[in-house]
Amino acid sequence: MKNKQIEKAWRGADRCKKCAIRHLVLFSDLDHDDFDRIHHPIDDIEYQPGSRLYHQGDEMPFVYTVRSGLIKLVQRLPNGDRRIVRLLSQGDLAGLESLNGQIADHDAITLDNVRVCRIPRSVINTLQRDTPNLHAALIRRWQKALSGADSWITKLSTGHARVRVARLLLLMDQASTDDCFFLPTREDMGAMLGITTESASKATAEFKRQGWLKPLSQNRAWIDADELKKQFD
Amino acid sequence: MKNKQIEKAWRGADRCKKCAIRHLVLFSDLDHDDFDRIHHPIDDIEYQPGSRLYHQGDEMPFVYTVRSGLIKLVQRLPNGDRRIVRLLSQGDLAGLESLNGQIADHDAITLDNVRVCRIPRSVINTLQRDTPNLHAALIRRWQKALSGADSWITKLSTGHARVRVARLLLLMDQASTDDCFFLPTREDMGAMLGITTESASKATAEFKRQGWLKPLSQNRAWIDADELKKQFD
DNA sequence: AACCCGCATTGAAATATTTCAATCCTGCAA
DNA sequence: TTGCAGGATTGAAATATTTCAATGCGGGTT
Repeated sequence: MKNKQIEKAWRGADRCKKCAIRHLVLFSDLDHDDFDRIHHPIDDIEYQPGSRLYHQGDEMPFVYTVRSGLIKLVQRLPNGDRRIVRLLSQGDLAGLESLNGQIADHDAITLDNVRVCRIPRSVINTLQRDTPNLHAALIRRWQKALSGADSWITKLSTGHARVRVARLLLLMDQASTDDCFFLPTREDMGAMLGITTESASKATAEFKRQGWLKPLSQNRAWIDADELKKQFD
Repeated sequence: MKNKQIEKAWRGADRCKKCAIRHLVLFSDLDHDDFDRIHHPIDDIEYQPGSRLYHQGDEMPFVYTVRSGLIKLVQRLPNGDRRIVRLLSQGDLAGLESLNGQIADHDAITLDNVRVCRIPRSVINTLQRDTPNLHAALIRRWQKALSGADSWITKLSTGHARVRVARLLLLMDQASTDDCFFLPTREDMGAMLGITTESASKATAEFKRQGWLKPLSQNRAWIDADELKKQFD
């Protein structure tokens, strides 16, 4: 099993002060002084594709902020069906439920190379007492996660298979800063859209034939967003 | 249009101190003194079935806590498709997004008779500065809304139409304190489950024929939960 | 270069859902 | 009581999706 963390280099809150994407991550609004209150280790960890940050049902001692890469949150039904309920990318929080002392609602699994900050729950709780700004940041994250969940339902669980795939591609294209984006496996597409792997494949293949989707190297791809929108919006 | 508020009787925070379901609503953890800081009117409002608390796209000066009844949150796609993304019941918060100054993400429409407390945004923001307990309460609500959204996806947007209807009935049965529960219209069922009105009707009708679902007076119904679970879990 | 492996693609038959139109109920109003 | 209106139900044909099995393809290995 090579799906494990490969790096655990930087420790401590000093790094946070200098973090290049601090404005995107949880501590954006903290004062410089606030960082000095952090005494527990905040680790910067890198995961290989397919790694698992935590399992559904686990106790959660950590919260994770995504620095780069994509993470899928997978939920299992008692009957064994799996469904991807959200994707997390730069700036998103994984393991929000830990802050209420709850067990994990999902499996959190990396799609590509992922770098996260792993923050002990105690750090958040301690800071929370003293820094109202952290509250605000937290609530923004929560709100973002929630509206993400809502639009997942309306956009990705509604309409014909072809439409859902188109919406997913458009969504992933938008989310990417690049002009290309990470193209999930057909199996993951199916789990996101509530359709079978084969249906996802058929739609994807048709888009390729039409020239609306062009796979690039590795798992990345480009889409003709305008054309896809025209066809399926 | 008789779908409008019919009562606006109680005003002010004094009522909150004595609220019978205070432990369920937003202000559960406030000190007795905290209430004295509330100077803006908190109104206790009752709505008829089918009333609209706010529209998707509206500015949101208020947050609502549900005292009784059911509210559907409906999201529209650009192409006009509608999807119910969540149901709110006693203790839930509607209009969470207002706390970040955002516009409404949904139409909020009552299903049956609904009573809410309407809280001006300014009240929350003022209290927030001084009372950490309110933060905790808010975050619990957010978390609850979020895990509700996730299980909506996995349970209600996955599997065959009959399975989804069964899960919806089980969910509504569980949520009810009573031994019967509010049975939505087939149209609303469809909008919740991502299927057509007719498909919802066909499944519902079959459950009735099997004796697993018994409609009672009005819009209420009883289910044989064990049997439904055995069949569809 | 030949081979494998894991995913992607494709086709055809079996199912499931949607569509559309007709009919049935039930509660309410006259 | 009768009639009406709005929702619920039903059936049959048209579509769409799933299922299952076969085949293709590309990257990495020997």
